[in-house]
Amino acid sequence: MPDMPDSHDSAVRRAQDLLFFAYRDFTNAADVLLEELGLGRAHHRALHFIGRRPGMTVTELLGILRITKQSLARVLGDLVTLGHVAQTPGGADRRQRLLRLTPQGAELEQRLFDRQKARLAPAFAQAGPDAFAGFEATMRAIMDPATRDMLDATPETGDRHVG
Amino acid sequence: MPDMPDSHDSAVRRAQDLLFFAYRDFTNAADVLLEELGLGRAHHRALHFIGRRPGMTVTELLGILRITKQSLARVLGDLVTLGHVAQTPGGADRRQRLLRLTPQGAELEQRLFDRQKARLAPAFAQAGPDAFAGFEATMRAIMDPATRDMLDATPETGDRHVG
DNA sequence: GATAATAGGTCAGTATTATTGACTCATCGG
DNA sequence: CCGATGAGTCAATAATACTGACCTATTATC
Repeated sequence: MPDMPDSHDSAVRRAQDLLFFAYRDFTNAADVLLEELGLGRAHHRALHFIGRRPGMTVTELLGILRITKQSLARVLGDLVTLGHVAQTPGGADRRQRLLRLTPQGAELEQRLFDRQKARLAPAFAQAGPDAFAGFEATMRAIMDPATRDMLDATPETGDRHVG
Repeated sequence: MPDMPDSHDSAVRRAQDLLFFAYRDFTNAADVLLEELGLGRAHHRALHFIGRRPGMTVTELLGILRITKQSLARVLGDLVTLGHVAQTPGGADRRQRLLRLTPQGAELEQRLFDRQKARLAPAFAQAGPDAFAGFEATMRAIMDPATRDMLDATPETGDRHVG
């Protein structure tokens, strides 16, 4: 009886609300700073993932953001023009343009990160480590298996790209 | 030393990833159906919250979605024209247009809900009840306090708006 | 009862983020 | 050599959002 509400429906509906509001308020945390700089959330997402996986290719970034080449072109062009992102030819495959943050881009990303950290860190401290573990397990279970695999295959260098 | 990376930074960065990917794949679940119907995610969000809080006012919906009147006008106009949403004058305040789903709108919302349920319910079952509790506690802690209060003040009638 | 404030709607113009489709160029791999 | 891939680009369009101004109906206040 797939169309009949069962005892799990209310948990799923509650989760829909949680996902919407937490994501809304989370993304909002960096908006003020972005607006001051004349950048949008798309720029922030690109900065975040390039900082998280320095040396990634354009194709990888397209796959993460799930947008088209044309959409990324504008955002990436802005960031390169502003001196936040540098592109270097790939060593093994010289067609590739490996993406990384410039020192200036890393500093900007850090400032944006601090805004979201100011929201997330107290939340995790308040909820406690067990809650965070449950949060992580649940969020991972929500993802596509392919997304999960990609995350697991990613080395965690993002918190050291400044040094 | 607010600009110095500490031991919590990696957890915050991991959480940024979790929020982005889980939200991306979660919202994606309903996209195929929405495209068939010629509707967008904005329409889905409106349907969801109207179904969740039948009788809500336009101002309340604007506050939840955090968009402007003009942005909502298009979406709400579409839904009313298509017969998915009905507006009735408020009893106490006749300036208000109380929003509710028509039977047809409830049926559409249910179909969209089923897509997301197909993704969320197995995820919660796999993660387990303790993980879900941690997920809920953490997501609530991420929100603005005002958002949390609003959620707590909302009667949970959304899973019964069909009957 | 006049008046201010609110709920909602609407018009005109613009910005951001995204799309599709076609095309070029350089490079890689068999 | 030649097909496939990585990346960039041009042109046109769509979805979602914005600002600012203005209007009506109704409620609340002085």
